[in-house]
Amino acid sequence: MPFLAEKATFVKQYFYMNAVLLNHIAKYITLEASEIDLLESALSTQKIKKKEHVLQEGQICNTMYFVIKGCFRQYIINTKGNEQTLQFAIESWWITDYLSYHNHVPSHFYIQAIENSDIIAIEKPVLESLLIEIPKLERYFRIVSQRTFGAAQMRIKFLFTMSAEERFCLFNNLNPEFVQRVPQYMLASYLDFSAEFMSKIRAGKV
Amino acid sequence: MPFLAEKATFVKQYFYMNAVLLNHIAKYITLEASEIDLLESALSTQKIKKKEHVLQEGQICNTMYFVIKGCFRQYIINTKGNEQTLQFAIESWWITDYLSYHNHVPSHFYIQAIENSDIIAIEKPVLESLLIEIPKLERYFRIVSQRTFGAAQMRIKFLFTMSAEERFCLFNNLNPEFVQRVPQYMLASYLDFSAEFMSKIRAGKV
DNA sequence: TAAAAAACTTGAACTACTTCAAGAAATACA
DNA sequence: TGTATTTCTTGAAGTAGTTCAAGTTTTTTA
Repeated sequence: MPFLAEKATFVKQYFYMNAVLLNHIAKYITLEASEIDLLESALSTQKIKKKEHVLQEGQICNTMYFVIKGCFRQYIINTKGNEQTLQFAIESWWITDYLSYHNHVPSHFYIQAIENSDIIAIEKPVLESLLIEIPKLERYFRIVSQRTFGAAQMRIKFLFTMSAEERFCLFNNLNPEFVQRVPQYMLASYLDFSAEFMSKIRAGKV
Repeated sequence: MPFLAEKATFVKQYFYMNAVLLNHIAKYITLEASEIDLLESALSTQKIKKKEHVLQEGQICNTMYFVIKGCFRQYIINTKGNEQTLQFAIESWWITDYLSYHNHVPSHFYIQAIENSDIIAIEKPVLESLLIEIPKLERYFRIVSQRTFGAAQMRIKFLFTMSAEERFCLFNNLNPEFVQRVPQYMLASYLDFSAEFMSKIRAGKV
């Protein structure tokens, strides 16, 4: 009885988890049932605990991560020894170091869970096989990556043209729930100002 | 005789131009002869004069541009009325506003030739047909776009962690010939500091 | 539920850059 | 080749942010 209950939970969760990715893929391409089977057989989910790293500076990044539940960040440690967050990834986002991934060079970045999270981690050889067996997936990753790059272009525009306070207000308007979800100091560094200044902005002391 | 000479030049140049793109594609995928024919029949090159725009703020960007010869920049006009360059594109680079392209929304950017240039401009419907007829091209654009995004991640790292002078020195070491090629004030804004400060850095007056 | 750890706040002193204004040099064009 | 335009330079004054250090609050963990 406990065993059966556990098994039922496991099966249900297994389908639920992959469904997040399958739904995301379905926004861009249509897969055959056989292709879905193939994909599911290659996917496995992992639980990553808060503060655990999936990539550290100096490692070669050989994996793409898809967030099913939770939140990750990509960050660096600057010359003064402070962490600076360059990117967040929440549910249905991919995160990796594309430069390290494609060029087999050591990464400049850390990728860390900032909540207890569920991810699908796809190793490069597995993904390459999948892309050969299901060529349509090339299209999915092409579109996702072009959109992500488009978002990065806008980010650079905001960083270049707005003051610290304006960047915070814009971000807060666009993602009010997310602002509650991550520590202020991580968001401050993502918006490219200090944690102390964030505190002053929020207190209206600027 | 003049006519023949002109025609010969035209034909030679036509092949030369497309060859730049075909060579770039060949770095990532292998096309059949028939696919190359198909591609060539869909491609046309354009000459764009220095200072001419291929995209203006407010327009919906419906085209991807591949630089065969010359140089382009993507820029915005900030609240003070100054131009700020967000991106350059030289030979064998693609440039477009991916967000406007994918979401059919008005662009925030200008894209302008900063030298007399030759480009291949592919309209969205043409590209979509090509991607259906030559699915391998999805892979090409997927890889190019992921690499470009990887480069953008590094750019954000440099912007976040280095001083103005350090950013200039790094850029100058990595791209010495390019620094000669563009006006200093455009490079200054690309590196996120003022034209005046660039002048002081170069004079060693910092 | 207490203790430890993580995250946030505050003000004062500082600094890396910007802005402005005007002139000089280089480049493009007729 | 000379004139107009674009680009670069310089110094002085200003400011949007940082840094530091110490205290407070919140969250986590045992």
